[in-house]
Amino acid sequence: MTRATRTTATPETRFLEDYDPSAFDRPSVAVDVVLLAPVERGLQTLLLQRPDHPFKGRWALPGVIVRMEEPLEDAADRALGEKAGLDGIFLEQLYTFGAPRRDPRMRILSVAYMALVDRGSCERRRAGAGAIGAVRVPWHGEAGGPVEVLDARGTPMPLAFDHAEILGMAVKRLRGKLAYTPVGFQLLPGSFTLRDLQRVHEAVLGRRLNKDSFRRRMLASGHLRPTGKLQEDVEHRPAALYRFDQARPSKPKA
Amino acid sequence: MTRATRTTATPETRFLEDYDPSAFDRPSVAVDVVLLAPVERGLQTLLLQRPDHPFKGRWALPGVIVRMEEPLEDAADRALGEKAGLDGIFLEQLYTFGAPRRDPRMRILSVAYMALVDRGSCERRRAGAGAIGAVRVPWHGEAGGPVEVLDARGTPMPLAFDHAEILGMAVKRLRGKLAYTPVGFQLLPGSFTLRDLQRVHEAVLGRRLNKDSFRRRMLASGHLRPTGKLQEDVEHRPAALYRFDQARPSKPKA
DNA sequence: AAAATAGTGTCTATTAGACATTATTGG
DNA sequence: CCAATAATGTCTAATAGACACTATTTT
Repeated sequence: MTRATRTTATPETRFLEDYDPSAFDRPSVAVDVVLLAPVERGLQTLLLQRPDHPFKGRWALPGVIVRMEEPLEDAADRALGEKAGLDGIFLEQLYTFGAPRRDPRMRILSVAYMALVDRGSCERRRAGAGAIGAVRVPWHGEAGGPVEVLDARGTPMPLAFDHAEILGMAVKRLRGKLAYTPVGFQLLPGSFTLRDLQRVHEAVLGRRLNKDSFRRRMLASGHLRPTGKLQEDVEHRPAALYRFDQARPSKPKA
Repeated sequence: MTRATRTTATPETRFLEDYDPSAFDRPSVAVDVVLLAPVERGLQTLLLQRPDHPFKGRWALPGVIVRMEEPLEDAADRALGEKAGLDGIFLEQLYTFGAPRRDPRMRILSVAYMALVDRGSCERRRAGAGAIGAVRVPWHGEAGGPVEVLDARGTPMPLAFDHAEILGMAVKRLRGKLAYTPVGFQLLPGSFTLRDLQRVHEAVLGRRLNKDSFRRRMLASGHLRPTGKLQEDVEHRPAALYRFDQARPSKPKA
């Protein structure tokens, strides 16, 4: 199917209810990616400084324009590959931001994706690709709203477009999913201790969790498979290492 | 800002990282709306029969092409207004469907919205506007996947495009949100009994709920304000009527 | 009084939080 | 042995499900 006839009248006659998109102006469609990784007591994200107008000098999420034959998730993959040298990362569609004036130049829809990686992978990204900032969440629980990002010195990194909203939506969604899906494991390397897992949950939720109850809950979830190995090079009793087990072979409810 | 220069070279020079959408072909952007209302022991939805190719004769969600200056949610509102004569309805963005070949004619992204109404409002829509079908969910819990729709005689209504997936996503999302947000009240008229509310929850979740525990949970939620009135014209003891109370003046956690 | 549903009280099982105790490693 | 953290056991509070019972309306 060629699309060369766009500037001429369409050959078919259609009913009113039918789509005839060639008769309309169209917004552009971009995909922007919120890359999140745990750090200390919170989350960090990848931002690129805009070299040009609009929002010159401000920080923006890595994004690309969606190609005509490209699935949305492939575009998100490509954004991470081109802008950060990261591949094969867990992605989930977040929300579509479509306010007519969100870009002052022209209308561009942004289909936002959330990408989750462990801290090591995030910091081993391609050299020179953007900058990592620490996410500061000015609200509690799942209230939602824009967030701030601070650089390594604690200086705010002003964000471009509505990207503070998009980032806020990612944090809100991640907090919500943490309780009832195994999404937290995407923020950890292949093997980890229960303490690591708890630190990740605390980083996402922005609050301390009860250790005992957390351990029980995680072990009962059926998502933890013991590797049989222990931590090494720690100056105290080493903890058991676990792997994420998607299979969920938990109790057959009998 | 005119877009008449699309077929000629763009006048500005930009950095590689910068968007230059006028240099790309663009997908069209539609908004499709999943209207849901409770019915008997399940959910019903509004569908329009396609009068023309592609998917001629199949049933489709009400949708419109997004106008150049129109916010996405306004487009969803417009779809409901134009196709069903319904106005001012609760809307929530669901997901964006963007597979390149989801429409065989050309690439059209669909930003899907979920619209929730009470049964009466749904059935009082503008006469002749589409048809109401009963949603049959072939999976349990929040497993997700496509759903089927049956007409009044129980005959399947074959769906167009990926609309069975979109509908399935709406049911899945609604089930998920029911537990921890007050979204269920959108499926009820202004005043209702606890039994009505329980029937709605059971219709959405597709399973029976414990009466006592449900009552306790709802009353403790802080979202129910007694009207002081009772049911009328019922052939048994009338139940107390409540209204939805967004304010949530619940316990100050002391 | 009978039928039907509304609404309350109480017991039990499950789960989360709190706290104490024991275990295992390095220095 | 000491310091540090891992891992386990037990008690308690909160909550959901189950069940029995009482209350209020129409016929």
